[in-house]
Amino acid sequence: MEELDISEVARRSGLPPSTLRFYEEKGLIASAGRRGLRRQFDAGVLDRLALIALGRAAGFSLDEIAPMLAPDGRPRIDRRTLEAKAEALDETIRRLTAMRDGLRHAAACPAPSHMECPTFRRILRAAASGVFAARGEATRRRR
Amino acid sequence: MEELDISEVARRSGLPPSTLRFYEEKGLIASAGRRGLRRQFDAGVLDRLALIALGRAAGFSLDEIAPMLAPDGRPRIDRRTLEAKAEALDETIRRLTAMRDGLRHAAACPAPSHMECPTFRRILRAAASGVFAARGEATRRRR
DNA sequence: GTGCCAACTCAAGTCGACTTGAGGTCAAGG
DNA sequence: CCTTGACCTCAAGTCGACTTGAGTTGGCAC
Repeated sequence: MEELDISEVARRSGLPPSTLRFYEEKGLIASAGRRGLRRQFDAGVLDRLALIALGRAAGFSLDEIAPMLAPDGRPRIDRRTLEAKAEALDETIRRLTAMRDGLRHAAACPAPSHMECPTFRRILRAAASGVFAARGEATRRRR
Repeated sequence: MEELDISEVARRSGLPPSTLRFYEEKGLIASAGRRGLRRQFDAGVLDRLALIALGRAAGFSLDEIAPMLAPDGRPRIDRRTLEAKAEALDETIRRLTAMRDGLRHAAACPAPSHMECPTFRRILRAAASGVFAARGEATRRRR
């Protein structure tokens, strides 16, 4: 089977070598051996990396992803886990949607000061009472 | 004007005292003085805290929020900033929605293994090529 | 006046996902 | 043979928003 140098995997996956080493250390991927110092990976690692990216995009942590990627290579993912994550995403989406609408209103609102806008005050109350619940996971951006 | 003990502010806002001290140190709120050791806050601090919670829920960092809460107390928030954040939220919502639909499909998909499901493979490709872009800000949950 | 208890200060720790830096090693090219 | 340069290891640092812990202080009840 085709073997790829770590730099090749980095190039094809778009991930820096440091991340690949980090993933290996975490047991998310495995190198097929070394050529001198250099790690060689077999080509299937690219699928694994795509699965990892997918899991991350869906909101799973690396520690959650690890057990889903069985040692063999084929993903073993419980459908209930997926449904649960979909549910969680749905909840997040609802919150963010409400937030976005609120922001948009505030941006367009004709009231001289935001504090005088009834809609703004309503959102404000919602945010204040939501202190216990979700805290700031909205727009954590790309690095 | 009514003054509140830090413990009272904590109770009414739902935030632990450590957070209130932290916010004060960051300049997000200001105490009105001390009674002995204890910070006293005037009642307006509750509005400020609500504004902070709102900003956080909308995805602003504390450092972004600070300048919006002018020294006086009345929020001075640029409408373009709001619109930009709404835009960013919209983008996030789009991504999460696609993700949720994908998860839901994968959860319901009759293919024996996820890797054999065309939809799953499509999402997988999307995630793989999205490596450069957004990385895992989906479901960072409440503490 | 004395003891308790809650607040205080300040430094350090936490969490997750990586990145960075110092110092070492090895295959290949000249 | 020797340099080059990419890769290596391992420890430590980063980022954001707080929390935790050790040791201190002071108002209030007795």
